[in-house]
Amino acid sequence: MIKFDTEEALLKFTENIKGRTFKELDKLNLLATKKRDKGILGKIVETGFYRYPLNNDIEADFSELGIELKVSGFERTKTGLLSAKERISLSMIDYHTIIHETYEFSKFLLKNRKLLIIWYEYERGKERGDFKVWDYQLYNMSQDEHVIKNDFHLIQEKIKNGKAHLLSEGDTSYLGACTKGRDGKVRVTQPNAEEPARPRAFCLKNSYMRGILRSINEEQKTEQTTIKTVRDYIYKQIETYIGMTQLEIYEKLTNKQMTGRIPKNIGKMISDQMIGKDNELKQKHDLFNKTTYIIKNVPVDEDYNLLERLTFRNIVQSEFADPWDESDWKKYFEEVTFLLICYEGKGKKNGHRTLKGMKEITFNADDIDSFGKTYEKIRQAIGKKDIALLPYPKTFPYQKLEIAPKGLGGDDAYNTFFDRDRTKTCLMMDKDFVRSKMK
DNA sequence: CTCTGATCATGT
DNA sequence: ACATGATCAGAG
Repeated sequence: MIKFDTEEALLKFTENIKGRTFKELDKLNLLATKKRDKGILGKIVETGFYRYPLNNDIEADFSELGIELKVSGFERTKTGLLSAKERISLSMIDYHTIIHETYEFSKFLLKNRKLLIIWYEYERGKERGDFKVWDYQLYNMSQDEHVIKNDFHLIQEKIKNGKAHLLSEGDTSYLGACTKGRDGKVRVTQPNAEEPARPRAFCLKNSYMRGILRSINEEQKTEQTTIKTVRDYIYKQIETYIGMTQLEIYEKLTNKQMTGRIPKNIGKMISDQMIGKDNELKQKHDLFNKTTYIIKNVPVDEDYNLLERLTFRNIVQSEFADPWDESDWKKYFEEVTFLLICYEGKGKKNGHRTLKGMKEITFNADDIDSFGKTYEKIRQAIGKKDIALLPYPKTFPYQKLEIAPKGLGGDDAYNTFFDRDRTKTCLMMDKDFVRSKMK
């Protein structure tokens, strides 16, 4: 077993792992003996490369240096970008003890302040032993401390309030509370409520990991700002306009009068200026770098009930080649947070609704499953070349996502569905469902 | 009313 | 020239 006296020594040694496959590293032949072990790649690196004995100790892997080893996969997207394969799981959350811990001394931080992340490339269809390590990275949690600390406290508060069973990964920005256990049926007790809760562990969320991965060659910089959540950030941008109509805001922002017909996307024109365009958000604030945020503008009534469905971009048939579990749409919905800029004005014309506030929504496993049904119906329709099989509204119980037309005047959208790989249709999301997701 | 197929100004 | 983000408007 190798001891490292300094970080530099550890990193220098780790440099040699680049380019190695797990087969080459697997000195104890774990690939053959522990076929079903999900953590096997990590164990191979620990035992085969660093020559540590197998351990499940609470102490950090490189305890002298306070560094925990994590072996994590990435994929290359079609456009060549890197994307983290999974979230990184940290320590289990003990519902009974966490309520007495402070962040600074919590078990969570004790073990996870610094992570040595070994990045290997995951390739579908390839044997695990053939996956290759491409790079490594010493990640220091303090680089995003203010956000992570805030996330920690959000999770802790929920448990204190007897709501451990209501925890969800969507509650937080970077640090999540992800479910654990062999299947979805396992339950444990919680301190301040009778309700049993699913066991959970802290994790660094997938979208955050992607941000970490892409920053691999960038200098670490520490945030100075006091803004802790995207919610805070957006709210600061829109605050001064609350109560004004869309037209008033547009005119104030652009110093131009809106003449002629009011564009249907006036809300987006405003939010592009007030907050930034979706693909500019990354540059506006580091928070946007590590999670996918999409801003949507929606009309609501006085109780925030949506007046319209959420619409998405035009779909193309080739997007539906992969089964749901491997699809880009699934990844998108798992990862994305929608920021809904709400304009109140039931019965009012477009342009004359007033800015009311902002809501955030994310999707849980049930939602994702339901979206999958919609997705698979589109695949069936494509496979059988039968538009009758498309997921029109209300084609199955509790449907949350539906297909809808989206074209120019005169398009007979559904009937041109198979014409070429460009459809005049899109997905729309049920408004009552969206309302139920707002916090 | 609400639902759902149809439509449009703008951005790229 | 067409997709996007969103609303419109007729049907029921």
